[in-house]
Amino acid sequence: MPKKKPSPKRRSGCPLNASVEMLGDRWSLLILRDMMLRGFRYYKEFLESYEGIATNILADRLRKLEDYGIIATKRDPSDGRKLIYSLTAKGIDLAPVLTEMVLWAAAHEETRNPALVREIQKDKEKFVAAARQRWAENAIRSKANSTLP
Amino acid sequence: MPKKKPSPKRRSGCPLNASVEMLGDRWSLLILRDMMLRGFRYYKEFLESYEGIATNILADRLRKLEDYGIIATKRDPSDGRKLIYSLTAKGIDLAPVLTEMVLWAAAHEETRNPALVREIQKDKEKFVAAARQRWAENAIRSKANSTLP
DNA sequence: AGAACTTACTTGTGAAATGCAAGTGAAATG
DNA sequence: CATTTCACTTGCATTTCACAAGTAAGTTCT
Repeated sequence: MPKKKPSPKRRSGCPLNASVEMLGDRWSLLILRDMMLRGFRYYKEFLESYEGIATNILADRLRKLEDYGIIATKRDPSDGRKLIYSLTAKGIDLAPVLTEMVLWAAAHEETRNPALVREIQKDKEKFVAAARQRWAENAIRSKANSTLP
Repeated sequence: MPKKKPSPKRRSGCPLNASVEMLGDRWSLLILRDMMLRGFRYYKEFLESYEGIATNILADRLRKLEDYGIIATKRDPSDGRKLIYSLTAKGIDLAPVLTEMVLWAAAHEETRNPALVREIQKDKEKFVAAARQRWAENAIRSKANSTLP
């Protein structure tokens, strides 16, 4: 079921290298955080997210994430200008990576959002499961909406 | 005990953003992989690692990782030309991040090193514990060596 | 229907990061 | 003491990035 790409021109076959080639930049994981944790779906929401990504970079990253099969795109049925960006199964599977990165930074750096951190620390598995649950529900709703007359 | 930097000029206080600002590039995590999993300690080893990092980039990344407190540097007592790079506690704490990234890529991409992947899949916690164990033993040995007459 | 506005981009330009080749100085080796 | 090894640095071409401005398609207002 999960599509695996032969993926041309990779520097090495190491799985960590594959991850780094897809996600190793200063924006991709933040976009995925916004989708996963904040429920962002529209271009404009990402553009206005706190860290301030440039519009050309955002367009480029969304295109690459879609090429990698991490996110999917479709027209908003209720507003033809908008595109709805959503996580694929491959995308939501990054939840454990994001949570570990949050835990690591929280342990070793001075950061904000202690509520999020404490929730993850309390029960990591539960946090990931909840993220998956929200994603699954959203996928169902989204499917229902797309089949409206 | 863990030093937390006030860290000037960060784009946001989000812990994920902190991680991404330190590790979000195409090389840093590969260097850490080589230290953690392959036991690399010398500049030349990293230079000759499979993915082929350029020497100026390597020097830059090692300097930054040291600035962030993720790795530490000392002279090799048995050869004054060499520097020994080693993981700090903050560095070895990235083991869970690396393992999750390996698992994700292994699940969704075509990669090599199935032995490593299977070992991690078999028991994630155990794999991380073993990495920590190796690190702790190495730290003891290293300390002993540095106090030789 | 037409003007004004939104949305999701693209394009242009300068600055910064990257990749490659060559060079340097300190320390070890023969 | 000449040569080699090691950990870099320097110079330069290429790529990526950030910022500002513009554009086409679709929607809302009147």
